[in-house]
Amino acid sequence: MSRAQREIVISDGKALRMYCCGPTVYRDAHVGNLRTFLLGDLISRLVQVSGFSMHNVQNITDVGHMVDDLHEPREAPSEEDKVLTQAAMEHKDPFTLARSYEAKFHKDIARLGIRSFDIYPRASESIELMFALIQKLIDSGHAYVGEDESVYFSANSFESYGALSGNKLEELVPGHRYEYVGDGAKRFHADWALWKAAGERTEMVWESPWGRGFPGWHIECSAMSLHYLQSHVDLHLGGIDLRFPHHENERAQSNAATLSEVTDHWVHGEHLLFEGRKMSKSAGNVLLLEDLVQAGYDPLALRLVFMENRYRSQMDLNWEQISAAHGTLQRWRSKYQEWSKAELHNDQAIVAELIESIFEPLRADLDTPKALLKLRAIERDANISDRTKAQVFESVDKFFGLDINRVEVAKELPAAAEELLTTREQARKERDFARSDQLRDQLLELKIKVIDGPSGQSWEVIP
RNA sequence: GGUCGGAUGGCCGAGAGGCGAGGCUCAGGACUGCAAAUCCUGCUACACGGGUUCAAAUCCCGUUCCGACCUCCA
Repeated sequence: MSRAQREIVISDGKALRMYCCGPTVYRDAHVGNLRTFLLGDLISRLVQVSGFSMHNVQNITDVGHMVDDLHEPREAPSEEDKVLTQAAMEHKDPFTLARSYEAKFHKDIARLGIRSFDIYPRASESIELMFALIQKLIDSGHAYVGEDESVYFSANSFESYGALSGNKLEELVPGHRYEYVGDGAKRFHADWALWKAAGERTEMVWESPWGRGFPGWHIECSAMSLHYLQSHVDLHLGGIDLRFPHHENERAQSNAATLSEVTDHWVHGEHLLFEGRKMSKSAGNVLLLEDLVQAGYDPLALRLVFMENRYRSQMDLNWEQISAAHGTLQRWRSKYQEWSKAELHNDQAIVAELIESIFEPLRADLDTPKALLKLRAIERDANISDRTKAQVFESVDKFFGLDINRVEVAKELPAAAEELLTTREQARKERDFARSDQLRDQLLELKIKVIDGPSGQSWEVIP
């Protein structure tokens, strides 16, 4: 364990094993969640473009994740399950609700150009795996059954607890942010539940060797990652907020069960702010990918904005950046089409060199801003032939995933606009420029931008 | 209170002892009937106070301010 940047190694020499903490499917994933999910895609693409195999897993948390910000003002941690709470609010069966948000999650990541992982195991379908893991931890003395029939992990039993997050057990006592409500069945304040007794709860509960109940959040990821990645994780990904307690606890569980350091690398994506503030329901600034699409932007513009910022820096998103990225994307696609028509030069060595100059900062530290900077420099460089530019852009897009070779298809034109365009074309022929300018303004109100070129007018729908 | 990050031009943001990142906005120019797009040019900054050095945005000491995490979260 160290906090330094280290070279990533494929431990079995075959495929890089990566585990990403996935969504809790009780609501739509906002763009901040998506930024972290994108990080998994960028790593996967980089590994694959570099010629290595990838084995990646992302879990779906559909049970056991406790409520956080559904209540205002913030109170002590609630003993309610996020999925159950939301299901009650929407008057739906919890599993139906979870599956519908899971489907939305898949739709969103697809629109962001995130390629599917190998497997998306669901927590609710991994209960047996958790039983086995919990039993193992009880047998080895790392976990105990409390008086309330819940099973707890004993934080003190794991020697290096805190190594990941930098927390020390004795300093965790204060619970500075809220009055810690003592949980009678725990033997130590920092212990956490692996299995929770059902109590009054009737939905999403399972019969276990310790009684009826449901799994704790942290054990889910340990169970699924150990099972699907054969007890070793080369790279474990998640949002920075998961570093503690989620990943700290996960590490303790997994390591204690396997007597090994299960995860080689922990990579944490930094948080995204929107218009200067953390996205939250109470602040009313939660941005969904759907909002962006509704506003007329290409979802891949968001992908570009994210890549223009470092994954481990906090970033502040705003509409201006989205709009700028949307414009850049359009320009690149249009230039790519032009460049592709240019004469072919035999300069494969230059192409390879330019491509390498882009991948170099990516391999060093997934430095997407620097890589994009080089790409922009190539775009502008008059000494590089157009066809070479096309080849470079096409090649590096396997990593960037911006659909550079997409031919923009004209959007549906409102009927009213069609007529205005015809009239305007006529007015221009007659050199009635006052009339044509007036029509251009009218079209702009309909979100149609008219462009006059050497071969006549053309138009596009603007966001 | 503990731990960890920051502070750079109108705005966003890299960089990490000498060689002016880049983007956005804005202004000027080319092109255009005019716009738009595109291209060219311009705006030249490193929180504050000390210190080290031939040379500091960068290193050291101190100060101020901001943010994150501290058993909710991507």
